Amino acid sequence: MGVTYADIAKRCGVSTATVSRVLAGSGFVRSELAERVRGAAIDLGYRHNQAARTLRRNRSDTIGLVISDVEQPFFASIARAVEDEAAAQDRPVLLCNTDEDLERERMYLNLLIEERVAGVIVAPSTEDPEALAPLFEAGIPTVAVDRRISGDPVPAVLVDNIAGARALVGDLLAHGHRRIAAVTGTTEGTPSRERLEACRAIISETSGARLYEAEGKLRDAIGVNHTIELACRLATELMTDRHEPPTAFFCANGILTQGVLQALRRLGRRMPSDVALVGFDDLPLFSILETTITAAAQPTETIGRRAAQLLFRAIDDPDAPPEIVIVPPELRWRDSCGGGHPSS
Amino acid sequence: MGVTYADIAKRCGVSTATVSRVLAGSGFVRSELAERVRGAAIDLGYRHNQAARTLRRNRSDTIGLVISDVEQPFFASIARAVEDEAAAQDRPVLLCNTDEDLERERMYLNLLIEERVAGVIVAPSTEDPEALAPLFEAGIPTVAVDRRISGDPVPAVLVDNIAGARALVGDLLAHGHRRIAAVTGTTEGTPSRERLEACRAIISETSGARLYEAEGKLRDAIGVNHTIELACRLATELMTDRHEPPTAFFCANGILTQGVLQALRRLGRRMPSDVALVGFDDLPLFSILETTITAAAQPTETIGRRAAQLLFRAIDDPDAPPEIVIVPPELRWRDSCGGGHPSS
DNA sequence: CTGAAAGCGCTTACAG
DNA sequence: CTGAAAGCGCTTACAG
Repeated sequence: MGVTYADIAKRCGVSTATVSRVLAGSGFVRSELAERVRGAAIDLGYRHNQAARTLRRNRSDTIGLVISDVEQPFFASIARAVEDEAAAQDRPVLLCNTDEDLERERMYLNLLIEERVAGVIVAPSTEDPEALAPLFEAGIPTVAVDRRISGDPVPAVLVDNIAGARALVGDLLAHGHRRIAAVTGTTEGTPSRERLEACRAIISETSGARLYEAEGKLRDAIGVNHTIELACRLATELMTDRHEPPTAFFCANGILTQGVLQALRRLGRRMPSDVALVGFDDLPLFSILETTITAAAQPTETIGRRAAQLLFRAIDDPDAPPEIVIVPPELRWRDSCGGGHPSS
Repeated sequence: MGVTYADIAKRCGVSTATVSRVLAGSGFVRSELAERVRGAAIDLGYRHNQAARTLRRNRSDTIGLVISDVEQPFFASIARAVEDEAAAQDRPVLLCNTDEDLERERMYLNLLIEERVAGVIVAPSTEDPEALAPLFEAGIPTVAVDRRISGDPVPAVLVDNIAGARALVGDLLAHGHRRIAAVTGTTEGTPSRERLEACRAIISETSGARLYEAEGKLRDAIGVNHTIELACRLATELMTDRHEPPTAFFCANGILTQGVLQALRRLGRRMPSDVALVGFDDLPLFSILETTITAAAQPTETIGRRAAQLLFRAIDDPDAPPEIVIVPPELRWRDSCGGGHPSS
């Protein structure tokens, strides 16, 4: 406690510069001397003072992770993967939940700048690059996950929303469904927007097919449980308010899927005979339900790891052109879409 | 970018000491002067340099959150609650996943000490206080969550494991079950240990009742998916290897419950007619399954918030005696235990 | 209430 | 390869 480079330097009869070169690994030191310094550091129980280092270098080793809500399994899994990659480099991770609230996001970006973080991985609340301007101005390397930013000013890692939605909804159409309901989150963010647009596209290509859209707005639900309730309400309205209710649901993410399942259960509708259902994200219980759920699973571990790797690269080489990584979703054909699928 | 107290001081014709007193809020400054300083800080776009502050104070505002795995919904929810409380105090949160690996925990504790964190919330991998010794030696206020530490040297927040297990297993016994299987995680940690002990106790009080124990050891499963698989395997063995298989399952946590459900589904056993099931933790889908799951839900938001509050108190008053908070689980009686419950 | 000044523990040009 | 020394941007006794 309280051991500094000065103590080690004195003990070894060298300068603090030499101690720094050995312990911070920057410069060339005679290996015999280096060994002596390392030994003294251990003997004295030396611990780095990251604050001193950060002050001096004007940059810390820490990275910031800015996501909507770690309580969502999708983001929890990404957080885990990011943290694993960071730990391998001895980098601390600051966890920031925004609830997609721009004010809260702004607060956290400011905090991260004040911490002089080495870089930030962010699931931006908006595609407007203006929201991330403070980060850019502070020269902090940034990588987007799950969403992209207009003009692609920074690297991004996200799933192929178009391909996933087309495959899922295409399957519903192939099963003969012509009245399809899309339950999405706010379409201000990339995922729901792209997934919904893909729905519209493929449905407009199919004569006689209609799309019912139900968007869960941000204001209406904060937190996983409230979002489930919201989706349940939306699905109930879709099923009961109309003369010709949808015969199939497309759910833009796993939270929404749970809400729709809740609604179907309460209404006593069976899958796939009464209603078919497909959605983004897979959960362990989806394959344990009586009717298993067809899902486009997102490779969250890959997404998190790749994002971290892209960030570390950007930290090392700030001028590298931003790479946009689109990873394919993994389609898991199960029973809720109607079955009969070859790889079912 | 690059604005310091010196710039503000010059602009206002005061000393940097005064600027610090205004902007860091420590001392008394004439309010007219204070206004001028605050105005200048805004005009110049001043941003704090936390590293400088931490170096000088030898303590940062950051808190460390050390948990097993944020991918587990239980810990994700706690992380969210902790982060909410921390954000309200402008405190950054460092996320550390240990996988209950003592080596990894040690690495993270060292990292947190090097960061001079203001305090740590930890779900300790072992009840042995020795593992947290570095934290104590560094004088870092610590609060335990989900687990307690032998001798209760620090505040702790955890659910009433005994009451929850007794209520759940008591219900199985009341439904006439006499061969009950307990599927637990490693009993080196508090939760599975206490829950299993409670099972043993209540079953030993019941004549003719037998307990089958299946412990999922740490080594055998890292990560949520592997733990589910492990529990599935354990449950399958319990159901198939014995002449007299269990007629009911007690699952020590929600991850294990999913594995057991998986096994029952594959074996074609129905609940509650073939097998009954109860467990700790509740998941949204548990009330959507064909047979809904009776569960002892843990009030994770309360646990996380209380832990943060206890930590902030310990930071303000390091000599306060450690408070142990035991929160009751919320029992949700559903169909998997056999039904017929009044509050079902 | 305010200021002058020391100092927290590192890193890093600059010399040698 | 190694050292002397300045300096990163704050905070905080100490005076006044």
